[in-house]
Amino acid sequence: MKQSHGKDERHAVKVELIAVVAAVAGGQPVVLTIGQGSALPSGPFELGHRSLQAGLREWVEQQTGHPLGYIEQLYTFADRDRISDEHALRAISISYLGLAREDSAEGRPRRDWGSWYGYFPWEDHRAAPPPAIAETLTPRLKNWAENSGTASREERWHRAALAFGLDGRPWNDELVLQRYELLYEAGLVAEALRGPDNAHEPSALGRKMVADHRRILATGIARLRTKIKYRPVVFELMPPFFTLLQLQRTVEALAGRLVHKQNFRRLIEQQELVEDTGETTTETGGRPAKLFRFRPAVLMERTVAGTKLPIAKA
Amino acid sequence: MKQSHGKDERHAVKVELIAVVAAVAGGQPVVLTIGQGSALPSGPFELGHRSLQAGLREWVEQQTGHPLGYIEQLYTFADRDRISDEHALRAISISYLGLAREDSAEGRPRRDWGSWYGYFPWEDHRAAPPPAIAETLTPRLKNWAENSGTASREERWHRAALAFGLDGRPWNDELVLQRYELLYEAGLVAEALRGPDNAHEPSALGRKMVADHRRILATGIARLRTKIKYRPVVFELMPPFFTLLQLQRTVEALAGRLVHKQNFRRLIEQQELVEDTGETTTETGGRPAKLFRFRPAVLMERTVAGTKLPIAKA
DNA sequence: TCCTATTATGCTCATGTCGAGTATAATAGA
DNA sequence: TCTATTATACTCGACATGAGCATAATAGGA
Repeated sequence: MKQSHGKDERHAVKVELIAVVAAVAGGQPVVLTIGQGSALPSGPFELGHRSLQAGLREWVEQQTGHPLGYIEQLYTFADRDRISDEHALRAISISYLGLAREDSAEGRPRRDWGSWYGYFPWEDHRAAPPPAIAETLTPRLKNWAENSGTASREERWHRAALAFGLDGRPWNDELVLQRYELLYEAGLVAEALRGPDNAHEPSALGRKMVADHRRILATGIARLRTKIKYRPVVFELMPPFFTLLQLQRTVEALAGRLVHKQNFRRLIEQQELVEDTGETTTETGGRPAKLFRFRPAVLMERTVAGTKLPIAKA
Repeated sequence: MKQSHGKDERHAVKVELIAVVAAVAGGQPVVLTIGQGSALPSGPFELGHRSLQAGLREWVEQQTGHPLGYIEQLYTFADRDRISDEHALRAISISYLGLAREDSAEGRPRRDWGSWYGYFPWEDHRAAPPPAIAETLTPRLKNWAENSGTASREERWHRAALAFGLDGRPWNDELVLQRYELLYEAGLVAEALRGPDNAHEPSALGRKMVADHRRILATGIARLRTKIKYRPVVFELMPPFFTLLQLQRTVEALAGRLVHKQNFRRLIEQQELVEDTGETTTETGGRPAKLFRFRPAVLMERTVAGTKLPIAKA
């Protein structure tokens, strides 16, 4: 408490609220956008807002018409490299992750929703490792590593190999942010370049977004991929009734990788996350599938989550 | 993008950086404080700061003399109930969690460090469930539940029982924030009352702190208790060489509960988190203990962390 | 010197969880 | 009736986990 904590304008900062709202529609993971997919919904935090969350909900609804359900705070960024001149206010972005159901994604013009993997083509490993990795990313990353001092050469390649699962290393779906930041650092994504604005060029390096929105999206995807593994959040994306395969497809869309069917069901059932509704549907193809419903009781139970330490007796 | 995104002062907000810096000294978990333990180190984010983290480091070092090592972002709060008048700037607090080693905690006047469990007496279950729970908290929470509409009575007691492990329910060390907020909601902690400032009253309800600092501390403790279970962060708190029991005591201090000794060692060893230094120490009492060192390689390896989904084959 | 308290470490055992895969059941449509 | 397709039930081995028993080294007395 040494220096002036006063309310003078030297400390005034502009605070922006920004939302990553995810859904799964038609088996594809999508994110709510504005400006033809070039930006995430966002707006300034204002005196009229009762809370950060309330302000965010207002902006998203105003800009996209979608009311928000589940949301959680994601991260707070100071604008990356935009060093402001003396008189400008500095900008802070407080980001949130929201989850929406497919039906709410359908009611509206499809243009509002952009596919995750349009922005991050290297992240979808469901069918197979995306060709973009072997054909485009690997050579460019190798090039980036080699065009550096002997000291950092090894280290750069090691980081790249770890992040992208090269040299036989395993693919880790959670490293979405690290991968994007690595590509940024290597000058491979459009946002890292100060060149012409070719926002719509479909490329192996993904669609670009305004300012640091794509980085924020990467943060949101990473968080969601991590979280579905230990909290029952997938259900925020599901309709009230669903088959186990539909649930599995949703998880796979988010994780960007396939899941072992029988073991997936075993996992869901042993954790008692769902309950049988008694009904079935034949709309899925072969043998009719049971329809399940999320067991809301787990929301309470799971608050009391699990530990990992070898706890001593009583 | 409907309304004015302009840089007018209507949107100017005061941003404060605030740190929860944890260490373990003499077997007790402590937090770096200022003002005789009444507040966490903090200060405004200023134009001169190169980044949020850099600003935080400056403030903490200036206010306490401690340079910071490991830090990670914790959460961003808008000030709870302090609804500002029209001309005042609204305040946002961006909080960080920092970890420090014991020696850095010792070099300085001890007054800078406050014991966690002075602020949260109900959180230390190492010796036994703290008497404060049965003697003070349970009756007051029961009272709080019963003095409410019949509709919310059950629900209030259920929440309390779940959070504090009452009615034979298990204790969950990670619910630090929920417990604090429940006590706040029930009007049981000093910060929730607008009465006289009895900051130093030692009580079953814990030492109070300025503004919402105690809530932020609770957030930090909760995060740390969660994180030690899946990332090797404890080592940020350890000296370069240590015995396995010292490591265990540190974990226990943070978790607020005892750990099964043999299984703890098995866990550490099978995960290859440490390596034998070849040396031993007799300073621990009985049979001499091997001295271990953190295996820095895991920092890289563990970036590639674990999944939980039943991944399909290749 | 031998006994005791104290801490360090090694091992076992029953139970669970997880990755992988085999086998069987119900449908629709050709 | 055959085939393609999806749903569901089980089995097996490898490995992780909770709980404890047993043994090894020290220091400090009796």
